[in-house]
Amino acid sequence: MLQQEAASHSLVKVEPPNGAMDTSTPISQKFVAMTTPTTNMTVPEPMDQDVPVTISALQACQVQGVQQPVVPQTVTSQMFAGRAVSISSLQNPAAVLGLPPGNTQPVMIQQTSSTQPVQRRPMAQSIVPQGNKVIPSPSAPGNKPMYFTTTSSSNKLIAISGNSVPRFVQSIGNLPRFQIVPQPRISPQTTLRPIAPRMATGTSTVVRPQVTQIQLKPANTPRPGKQVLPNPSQQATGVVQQRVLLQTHPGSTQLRAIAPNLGNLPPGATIQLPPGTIIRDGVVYVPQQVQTAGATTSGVQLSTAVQISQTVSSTAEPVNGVPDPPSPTRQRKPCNCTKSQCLKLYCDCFANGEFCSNCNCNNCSNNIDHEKERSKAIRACLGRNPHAFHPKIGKGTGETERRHNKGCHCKRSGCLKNYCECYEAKILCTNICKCTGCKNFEESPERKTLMHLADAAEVRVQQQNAAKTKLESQMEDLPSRAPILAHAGEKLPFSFVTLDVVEATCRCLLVQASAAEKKNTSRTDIQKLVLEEFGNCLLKIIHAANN
DNA sequence: GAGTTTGAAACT
DNA sequence: CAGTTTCAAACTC
Repeated sequence: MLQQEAASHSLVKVEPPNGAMDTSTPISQKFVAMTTPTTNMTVPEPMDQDVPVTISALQACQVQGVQQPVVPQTVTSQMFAGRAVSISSLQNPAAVLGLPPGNTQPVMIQQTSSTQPVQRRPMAQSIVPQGNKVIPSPSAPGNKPMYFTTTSSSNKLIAISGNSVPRFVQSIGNLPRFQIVPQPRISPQTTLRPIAPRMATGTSTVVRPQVTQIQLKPANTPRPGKQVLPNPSQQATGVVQQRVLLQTHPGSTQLRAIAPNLGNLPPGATIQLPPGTIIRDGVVYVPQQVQTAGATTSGVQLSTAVQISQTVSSTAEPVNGVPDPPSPTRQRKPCNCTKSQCLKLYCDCFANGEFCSNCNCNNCSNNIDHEKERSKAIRACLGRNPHAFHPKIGKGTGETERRHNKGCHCKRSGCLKNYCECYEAKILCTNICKCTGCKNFEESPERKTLMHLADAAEVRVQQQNAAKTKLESQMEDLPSRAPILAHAGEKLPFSFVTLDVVEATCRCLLVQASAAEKKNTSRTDIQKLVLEEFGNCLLKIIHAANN
């Protein structure tokens, strides 16, 4: 599994935000950058110990406008290109790695903490196929292509000469800045084989846990969105679906899609994942680009999931790898969980198979930083209820298009408040429901009244919005308008009551008042005179306007 | 915004 | 499976 990560991604080590590093990874494993392929690749069988290092504490991060699926990580400092580079956040690791501008491939970051000197030594040839081609950036000395890899034993970056001939081992500190290019040796097949939860020995192991989450677009993904879409209206709003859950059964070869509705995958199915896919702790991350290309499977349409996602997110697909700005139609409802750590089905995000994002929750573990707990929680939920992540609203039989799969159990709400899951989903209660005093049936007068009220309210809102839009439009047009004639052909006031006219009118009124004051005219008479003068002014203005 | 009500989920 | 508790959302004031 980790080989896949190493083989398919640029890697640099990162310290998780909470500081909980995976201690299984040697700290001197400094590095680093591995191939981000442009072609599919085959996940190799486990090889000898000189395969790419075990990478831990991997965190997806953002590269030049690529949507970041997790919170920004904090990297302490790392030795790079012979100097210490302090990075407070990884907003732009591409700059550090020398990735070409506009790169949209995912980059994984690993923390580097060791500065121990590196000895040059010959490298075993067997490592080469696992190596990753690196060429120095134009500014770097020696523009020869280089291959590099790391080993689990030495924990050092190993650089190889350009023609793949192993040559020496080099510390990252001695490497020039480099850019990452595809590893041409990697063949275009990645397979998922369902296996028992515990790592099988000597086999290709891709899906280790029982539950595997396919996240469809971390590479240049938009924000996480709805995963389970129980009704078409939600799809119509452009809600984004990103992940599906796949389940493997111990001792079985069945790989089953749990959510959303992918149906059962045939036993023994192998799933071809697209290039750029990584798998970590049972989570499979598929880059966004793949969706447009349409991943295929050997015998199984994992691409179904991809296509589903694409269909759903079609209104909000990022362009050129740049994430879209937040869209109101795509924003899911943030949760407010306080006690569940967002790892129970109380949490809507978790229940929908989503990571929490922009939520108001406390002590949240529903994120990539707590993937182990999260996976455990998912398994626990599935243990209690194998259908826990199935959509609650399914397709009904006959004339009922949709219905609640489990039915509600309301007692006090009459199933006419949003407490009721049926009512909330805008569907009628069915005979599956065990509700008391249900009023959510076709002929219910209470329901009809409520519907009418709701319709009326909706119409009012629409009318208000339309009026508001129209007014705003008129206001925008107002300053730029030339004198406009009304229907009858006369000029409209704003075309002739100019600032000059107003000033002149005021001056006339002041003169009139001042003259009256000098004559010791009473206050009341002054007001009359001013009003008369104002009338005269208006007549003059009207007269002028009509000429 | 605080407090109450509600029903699903979790637990026993 | 039934009863109870926990939880977060919906709702009310």
